[in-house]
Amino acid sequence: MLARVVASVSALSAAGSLPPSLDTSRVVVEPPRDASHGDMATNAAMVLAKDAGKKPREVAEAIAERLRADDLVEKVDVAGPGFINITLKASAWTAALAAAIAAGTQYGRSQVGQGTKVNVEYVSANPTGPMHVGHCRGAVFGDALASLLAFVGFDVTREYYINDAGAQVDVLARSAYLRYREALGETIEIPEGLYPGDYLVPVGKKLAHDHGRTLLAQEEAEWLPVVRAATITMMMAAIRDDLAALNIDFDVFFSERSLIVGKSDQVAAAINFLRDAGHIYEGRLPPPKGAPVEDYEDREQTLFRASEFGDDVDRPLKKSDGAYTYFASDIAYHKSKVDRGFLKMIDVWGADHGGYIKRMKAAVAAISAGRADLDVKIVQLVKLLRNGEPVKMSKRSGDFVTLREVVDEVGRDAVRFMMLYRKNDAVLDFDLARVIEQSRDNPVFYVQYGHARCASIFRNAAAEVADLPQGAGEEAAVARAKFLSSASLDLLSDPAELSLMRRIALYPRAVEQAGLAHEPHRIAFYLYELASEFHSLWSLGSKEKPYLRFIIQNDLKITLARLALVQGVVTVLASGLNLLGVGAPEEMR
RNA sequence: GCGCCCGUAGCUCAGCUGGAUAGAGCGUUGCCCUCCGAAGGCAAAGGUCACAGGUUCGAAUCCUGUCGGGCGCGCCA
Repeated sequence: MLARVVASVSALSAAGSLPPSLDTSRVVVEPPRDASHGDMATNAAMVLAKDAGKKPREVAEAIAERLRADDLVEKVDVAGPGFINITLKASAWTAALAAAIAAGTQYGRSQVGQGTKVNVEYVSANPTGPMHVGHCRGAVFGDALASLLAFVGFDVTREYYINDAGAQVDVLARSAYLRYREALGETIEIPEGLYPGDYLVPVGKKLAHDHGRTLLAQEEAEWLPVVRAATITMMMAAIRDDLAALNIDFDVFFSERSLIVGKSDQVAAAINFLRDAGHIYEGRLPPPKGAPVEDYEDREQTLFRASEFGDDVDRPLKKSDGAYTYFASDIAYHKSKVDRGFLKMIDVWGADHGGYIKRMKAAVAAISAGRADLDVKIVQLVKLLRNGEPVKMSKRSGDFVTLREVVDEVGRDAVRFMMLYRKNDAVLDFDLARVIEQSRDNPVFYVQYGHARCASIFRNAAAEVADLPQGAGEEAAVARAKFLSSASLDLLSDPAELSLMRRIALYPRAVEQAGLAHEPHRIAFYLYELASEFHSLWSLGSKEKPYLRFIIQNDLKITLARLALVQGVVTVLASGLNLLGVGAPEEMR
């Protein structure tokens, strides 16, 4: 529709009614909030009036006149300060429904991404233990965002950064070594500062099985790399298992250690690269403000000029012992992304990393000479509740609610949907009792029920339409879509039906905007609204207006048309749920 | 002290990147079950969009300041 409005403007320019080459980039055509303002509204006249040197309403009338000639347009009104309200013919909506049914699982797919490579990095939990609930939100968010971006035409790589190089993995290795000695019969005591969790017991056993007693005789310098590598491998396997419970997988697991071992030190290379570009210097920083730092020592250090790229201060790259800072390897890591051809990167981080955004963006700008774009999505805290009461975590150190426990209790679908039913930067209350309730208060249930109810309608229709293809799965859906493609959609004329068709027609737009804004929650809300409208029509037929039932005995034509509408609903519900990674059930149990 | 995020109905939150009379759910109140799924539906009440300025045809949305809440604040990861 936007194209048509712009075309009208161009036509008017050509005809001399408007000045040539107006800037139409700010022209927006969108469905108005208030349905009484028609199906589409555009601000074109108000945006263009100034440049055109005319009154908005004058411009509006001229454009409106053009639009009235369009064959999809029922009527055009000019309202308020110069809005152009466009009411489309019912045929526009039935055409949209037919297109949705025909497209099936492809409905809503877009090419706005133009195949641009984008790297989505999420989870990246340290491989020092199993996943806990805190990781859950970022995992689901990143996964859904990646799916969404792929669906709108980006070339997406899902990536997990394994922090396997810092001091914490050495601590992990020492902890595992104790469990190894335990497995060989020693009585052990876990000192303060090591990981006490039971999850390392099987790791110790595995080490004992693989190495026998040979590691006992070795010096730490000798056994540590061996134990560390084995433990990290096992921890990552456990993490992948946990993620699999949420249906989350990655294209790339990128090891931090791989940056500094092997053929070349890529961290040094990245620093040299920045030094050559003039972004590195040796200098001093002012002491940190706020909470005093115990062993603060004013010293000369290697600094990155982050402040020249929008950060507050310059950032150190080397610790006092000469080792790289975490930030330094992060620079090298992001340089690797740029070198691998990603000019669009999205990092999903927890709320406690908020203070890190500016420096990382600064680094990416410096590393890519401004060519690459990094968007950091912060996922806020999840407050775990049960019936409104906070879930108590055990006070014993090292104990936490694991991701697996939550998924086992309420199911993958509930976890995924609820994690996405909120903006990523808002704190989320997750109530274990409420998310499995079967009621309207629970959006997961409500949306899935919508899908199940569609399936139920198809099953019930068998009595009236004997040859309607039955069954679940894509094959059945395609067969049904084909069967229903000849339905007389013009019989769908009730306001409730038109409204539902309109909602279906808006799906591609919702998907595209959610993708470009990096906001998967919009899909969740869209689905809730679609389900709500569908349930509403269903009960309308059930009660006040029996003639609106989907299945009308002895009237095949209207039944087929209604079934086609249901097919449109089920197509979009299935597509949207699939984007979110949530199941679309055939029936509720 | 500085930086980032947040402040919308009694509660939990949307608000389509600046549009028209700010929307849902819960809760409250009132209706609707002989009958295809009441695990539901319909309707009403409920708002100085924290506050004060500014930008413009037009602001919950953008800018500045104030107040309130959360997170972070050399070498931890």
